This record gives sequence, C-alpha cells and structure tokens, in this order.
Amino acid sequence: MSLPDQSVDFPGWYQEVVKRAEMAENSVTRGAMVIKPYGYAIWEFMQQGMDRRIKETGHQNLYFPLLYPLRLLEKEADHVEGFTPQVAIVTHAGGSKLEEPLVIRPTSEAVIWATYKNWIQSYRDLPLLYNQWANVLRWEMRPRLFLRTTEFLWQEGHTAHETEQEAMAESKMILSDVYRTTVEEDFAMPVIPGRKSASERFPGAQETFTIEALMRDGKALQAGTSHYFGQNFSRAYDVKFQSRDGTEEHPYSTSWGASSRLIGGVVMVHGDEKGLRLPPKLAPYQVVVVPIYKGDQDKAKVLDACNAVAKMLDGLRVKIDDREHFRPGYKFNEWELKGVPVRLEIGAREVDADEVVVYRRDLGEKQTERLAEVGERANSLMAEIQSTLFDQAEVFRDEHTHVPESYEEFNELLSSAAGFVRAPWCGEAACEEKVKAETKATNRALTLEPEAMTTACIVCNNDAKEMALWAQAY
RNA sequence: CGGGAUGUGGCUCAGCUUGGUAGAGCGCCGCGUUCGGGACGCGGAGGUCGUCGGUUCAAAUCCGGCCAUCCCGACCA
Repeated sequence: MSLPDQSVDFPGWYQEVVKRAEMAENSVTRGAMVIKPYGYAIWEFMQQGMDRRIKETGHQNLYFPLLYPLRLLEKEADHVEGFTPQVAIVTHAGGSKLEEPLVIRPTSEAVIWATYKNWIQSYRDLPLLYNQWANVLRWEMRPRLFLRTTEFLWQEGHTAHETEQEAMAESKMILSDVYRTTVEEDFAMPVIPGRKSASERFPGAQETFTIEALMRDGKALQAGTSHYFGQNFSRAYDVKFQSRDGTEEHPYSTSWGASSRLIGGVVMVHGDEKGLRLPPKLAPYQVVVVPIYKGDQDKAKVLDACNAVAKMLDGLRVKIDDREHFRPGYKFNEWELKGVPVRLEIGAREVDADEVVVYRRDLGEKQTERLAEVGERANSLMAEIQSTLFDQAEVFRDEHTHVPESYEEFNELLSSAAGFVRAPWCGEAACEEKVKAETKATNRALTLEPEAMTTACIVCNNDAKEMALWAQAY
C-alpha cells in the first residue's frame, strides 16, 4: 500500500506514483506510453498556460505533417547526424514499397524549412513566428514514463528573421518569457537558465539555451530549450530573401521546444512519501470535498452541505467524492496520492457548527474554517500553495547546489548525484568527457552571458573560460 | 547492440529442487454489517502456467529453440 521510499529507490517511487495516481502506464507498444485522463488533464493545463504565453509573445499556431521525405532530413549535416540514430523510417505503405522513404518526425526543422523556402521572398515576409503542438518520435532504448518515451508530445516553435540580432533576441526571449515563466509560475519549479556547451547543443544549432531544474534525487532535468541557428537551416534548405538594401540574404532562424517530459518533472520536484503534490495551476482538481456520514440520517444533510460548499468555490476546479463504497480514510489517502492541493472534510459535526475542515497537501496540515469564509479561504490557499511549493523546491535546489574547492570534491559531489555543482571550465570537450566517464555527470549549462574568468578549470587546471553548472541528468 | 535476470488469474508472487486434480494476497462481482485516516464477514467469477518442440504412461515442474519483458552499459526532450 505504501510507496517505495524516495531516498532508497527513487526510480521505483517515481514509477509507482505515476501509475497509482493514474497519470500514465506502459502501452502494448514498447517504449510508448498511454497517458491516462488524470495525466492528460495536467498536460492540458500546462498546454493552456504555455500556449497563451506563446501567443502573447506574437506567435501563431500552425501544423506540419508527421511524415516527410528522408532526403529533407539529410540536408543539414549536423542535424541528420544527430538524429539518425533515433529516427524511424516508413518504407512501405499502400501495399507496396515507397519510392522514397519517409521519416516519422523526430523534430520538424527539415519539413518546415523546405516549406519556408516557398513562404519567404522578401524582408517584408519576415519575421515568421510560428509554433506547432505535435507528437514526435525518437527511438529509445530505455524508456521511462514521461521522461523518456519513444513518442512524446511537445510544442515546437520555428521562427525566421531578417537579422542575427533579432533571431538571437527571439531565442533568449522564448527562454525567459515563455519557458521560464511557464515552468516557474505554473509548475512551481525553480529553474536555472543558461547556454549549452558545444557538446550538449541541439544538432544544427549555433547556440542552445536551456532551463535546468533540480529533481529531489539530486539529478537535473532539462525543462525547455531554445536554439539559435544562425543561417544554418536557411542555407541548407536554400531559403533566401531580398533585403532592404536589395541584396539577397539567408534569414536567421530559431527553434524551441518543451515537452510532456515536464510532467515527469513536476512529479520529481514536488512529490513526497504520500505521492504527488500538484501545484494548483496544473491540478485537474484543485479542491476535493469528502463527505463523512454514518447511516442514512446524516447522509442527505452532509451531501447538501457539500454541494453548497462546492457552489461557494466558484471558479475553482472542485470534485465532490461521494462514492459510497469507499470510506473517508481511503479517500484521504487516494487524493493525497493524486496530489490534490486542498481537501475539505464535511461531516455532521461541521454541518452543525457551520464549519469545514480544510487540509492542505503542501504542508499536510488540517485547519477548521468558518463555513462562510471557505470560498475566500480556498482561493487564497491556491496562491499560497502555489508559492509554498515553489519556495520549498527553491530551498531544496539551493541546499543542493555546491561550489567545490577541488577536483576530488567535485568528483565526489557529482558521482553521488548531490545536486548542482558550480565549477569553472576551460571550454574543452575533453574535460567534459572525463567528467562524464568518471562521474556520469554532464555540463548542464553555462552562464547565460559569458563572464570574465580568472580561475582555473576544475578538471584540467588550465585557464577557465566559463562558469559551468554540472550535474547528473535525466 | 553487449552483460545479467525473469516469464504462472487484472496486479504482486508461491508452487519447479524430488513430474501425478493449479494456489495465496491484493483487485473484481453479489449480499450484509460498517463509515471522522487505506473496514470486516459470507458467497462468487476469473488461469490453454510466454511460445514451439522434445523426453515421459503423465510436464507449470526435466531438456532444447524462439519470443517478450525487466535491470546494468553506449544515445536522448
């Protein structure tokens, strides 16, 4: 009945929570999951918040096909090299072999740039600020629910710009105004924004920006990435426009994505020994009302009171759990497992006294409230719980961010997945490889803007060029 | 794709060593008693024991092939 201990078996705990909370389960298709209604509802609330911000920053949604010719993927050298190992290819259809194989999109730069070629002739056609919500397929050896599955859901933005400055500004703006705000405000997950080192960059990108979050097991999760491509894709796909000066130029481009993996993140950042703890902004039910009665004489009275209270919670997502075949204690445990932020308990005692028992999942505390004030109280609790979860995660993150003095200490911290480790780096891939081989940890992010360094690389002791954030990662 | 393990009702597993009528807990269905932190009693449904072959009078059990899944490594949102 109880969950595996987080500190003993974190992967087991995660798997159990996701299954028992009815978020998702493994499917008959190896590596691909079934997202169940409770998990999909969380995805929809994430989607709403992010979609709103994408549109507020001037983008429009559109949709490109799931399949596109393999030869398109092959046009950008780094891009194809990066994705080939994970691409599924359709070779047969309509009862015969296809003349030209089609890839199932692992990402859509190829098909989009092959199309943008037709849409861009003049600087007057720019910028193109488009986004799509889609599923993508990347073959996985070792799948894990939400975190790593062969098929996953995401949004991918693809923009084209007149100038380098404009494209660079776009990719940074998305990181801060869409990803960081969505993840921090809606997911209550504090993140560290940064740049990826060359080895961690998206295939084909000149610069990749990231937001990194810390899970409760001390491992990092990349929560969203935004890429600056320069002219890589416009050159590879032969897209040109006539500039204000009349010259012919390749546009500058970006792409950016965040996926259903974030749902795994919310589990691993906020979950505890009782299960999920959902931030109110993502919770399918923000308040659950549990009626408590013995026999039939109290039943009508109590249920009436529950309905009356639910009406006072106008604007909140409320569930009255009036199932008769479960006792209250069972329901308490179930809704705590599912992470519902607030539970109201209403029995004959409360009805007679014009009171309600209020349980908050974030702190695990019960309080008795005046019935007349429960509407107002529930509303203020939503904001309180949202910020408490963020604050708790931030304290955890800060307590698990280390600045080692020596390579020995650095190695020990990373090997034991003690959290984020800040340490100067010379910029050489050889040092990243050594760290990965010895500790399993990778370079998660560099400071958003490069800063002048006067110290030595923690790994090789040569002059440091960057301050880097290191961690084991999902 | 390399190394290790496992396949038995929906789930978790026992039974296999020593071949002989397929079991438990949870879940599910019915009835009743319960109901303020995961209730209990009684009755019931549900399994070609992963698969194909071999040995044997007889195979969940012994032998071999295949398939699948899980864990550990290289890849990844």
